[in-house]
Amino acid sequence: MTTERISRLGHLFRQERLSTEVTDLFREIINDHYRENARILPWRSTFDPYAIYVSEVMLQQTQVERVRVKYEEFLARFPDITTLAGAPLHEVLAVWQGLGYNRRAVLLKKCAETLMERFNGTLPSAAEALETLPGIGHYTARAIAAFAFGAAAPFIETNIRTVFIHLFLPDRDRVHDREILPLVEGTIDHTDPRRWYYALMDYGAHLKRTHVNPSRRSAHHTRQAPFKGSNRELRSRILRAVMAQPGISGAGLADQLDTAITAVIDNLQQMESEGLITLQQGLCRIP
DNA sequence: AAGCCGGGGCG
DNA sequence: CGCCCAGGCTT
Repeated sequence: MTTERISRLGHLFRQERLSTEVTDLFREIINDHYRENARILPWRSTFDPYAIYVSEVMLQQTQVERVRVKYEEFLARFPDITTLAGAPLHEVLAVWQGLGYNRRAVLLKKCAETLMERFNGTLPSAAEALETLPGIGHYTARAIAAFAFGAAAPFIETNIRTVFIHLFLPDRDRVHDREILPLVEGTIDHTDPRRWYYALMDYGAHLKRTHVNPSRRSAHHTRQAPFKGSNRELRSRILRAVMAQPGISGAGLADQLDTAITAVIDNLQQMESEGLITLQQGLCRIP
């Protein structure tokens, strides 16, 4: 029974830390769950580093179910690095609309350009090299290395964090990632790192559905300010308005979109402080 | 370490 | 309405 194995794992870990027995039992629990509940996802059935890279960027702070559709649409329009690097930014942003965190789209294209200029139009396989690229941080670099190139370097994201906090640190609060990372590293199933990380993440996603989100007990857990009335809502609307303009394809404005939007917001708020307009619920209304 | 970078779906 | 999401970047 799984619940019995889980309580035994917690008990053993308190006594022996990552003993061979603990590690084996842990892998058994994760792999057994995956055997029955593996999620079938489009980016899991390819080894194309570019496609996997695109999926990883889309999945940053964005739920799997919302990425499914965009992933297909994006790859159909920008099937490879060369196409993406050569595409106008406004077209990339147009396809991105609805995913959020639009900066990801800007960095995605910038990264493609960098790959053309400095990496012969291909993604490097080493995490250390991937991490130097725009929009690719510690997690994404190692995820790409694992999923596209079979590397086993340890990494943490919200699902993995959830698994280790729930199974190994059930009665702890404010758990720091530096405490989790050695546990990730010490329990990696080296027979197939790609499959192992899929299994780990699927188990974490499962825990989030069946328990009060265990990652709330992470030291890094923060809740986001409300979207309504925020600068993010303003930015979103301004971007959509700018995108709707016929002449927006000009490279000059497109490349400085973020700067332009920030300047607009700053001006709006300045105007509000001068009493020229009122900003209400994130909307600009002329009195 | 803390804040900011969207948007949608779900309880 | 509050919550969260395969994080990254800046300060």
